[in-house]
Amino acid sequence: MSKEIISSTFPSPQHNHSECVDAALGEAERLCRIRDLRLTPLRKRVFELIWQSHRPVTAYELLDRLVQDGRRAQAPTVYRSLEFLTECGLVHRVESMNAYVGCNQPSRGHEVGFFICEACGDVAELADPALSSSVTKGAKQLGFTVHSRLIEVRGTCRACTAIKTDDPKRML
Amino acid sequence: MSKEIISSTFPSPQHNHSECVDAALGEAERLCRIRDLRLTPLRKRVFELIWQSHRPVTAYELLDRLVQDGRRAQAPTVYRSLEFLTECGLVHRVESMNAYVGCNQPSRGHEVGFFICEACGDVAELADPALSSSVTKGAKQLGFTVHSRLIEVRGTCRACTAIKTDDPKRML
DNA sequence: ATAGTAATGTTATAATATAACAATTACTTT
DNA sequence: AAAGTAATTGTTATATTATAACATTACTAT
Repeated sequence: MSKEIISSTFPSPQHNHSECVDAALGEAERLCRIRDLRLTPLRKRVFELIWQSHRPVTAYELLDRLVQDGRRAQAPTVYRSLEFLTECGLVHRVESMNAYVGCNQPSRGHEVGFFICEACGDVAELADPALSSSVTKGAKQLGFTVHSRLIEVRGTCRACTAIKTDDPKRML
Repeated sequence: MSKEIISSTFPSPQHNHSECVDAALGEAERLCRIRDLRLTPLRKRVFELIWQSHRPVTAYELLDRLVQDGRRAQAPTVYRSLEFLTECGLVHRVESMNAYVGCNQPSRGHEVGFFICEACGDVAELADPALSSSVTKGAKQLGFTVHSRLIEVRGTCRACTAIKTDDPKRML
């Protein structure tokens, strides 16, 4: 079995987002069951809130929403949930934004890169072995042993490019 | 002329660091002269402080040192100098550390990746066209237009690997 | 039921970063 | 040299992001 490029692609503007949420939640519950991790109501709620969009969300935005829920949450509540979720691989931290986004393929390895659309804010995740191996090659030149990689690419996604170029076929 | 891999490599533990500082300062002054940018005493001092090592330094560490110098500096002083220096390309921000490190090749483009040694904290910069093009290829799959790339790799540099493996030839 | 562990609540504070406006310095034009 | 302008720096205040420390609650296994 050859190595595979796994990409979350950008969601189309018309996609049915509740399907994303359902899939993510189902997968999270399955993973936590298998690994004997505790997806408590709080953690689950934070996870749902993160999945309300494909845009990274900050800890304090999450906190606001928890408070709107009626919880008496404080910053540590959120950060602890985020720590749990990122350690499980259910959520990724986007370093260049101090923000968090749901992971699309939590059961796979996490040699991923993020593609962040500066127009709509959505993020796509790409696990491309070629990319990883380029990093490894660079490391080899330096005699450097790689522990982890962080790749965050900024630009414009297909849909937003289409809008900017006034493609008459596209409606948003 | 073919594209070239430009790497700062990790400094050897024995290297004469004042040569690094002198080279960086000379280059900075040259660049600012050419581009008609103002490397004021404050900016120059911040630049020197950043170059006191190959480890990224935080804004508040710089602030402390400015105060030790006898200046009555405040946070905005530092952040403004950092903004100037990063915009010129004389300094890079390491996103995963909220810290700043001197650029080794400020007159070149900045499609660089950082290799951060978790043992000694030193950072090497690598401008590898293969790495950039992997990112571009990934982007193409997504229909994504790249504006900028952020690559930060964590691991262990050659010297620190040697120490850990108890290479008897190495002394630090 | 109870001891032990994990999770969450709570308070306080640390660390990182910027906004807004004042004062100073440097650069131009005369 | 003086006046006018723009750039830089000073200063105060505050926003944003994150964690430490300890109390309480909930779950787990005997």
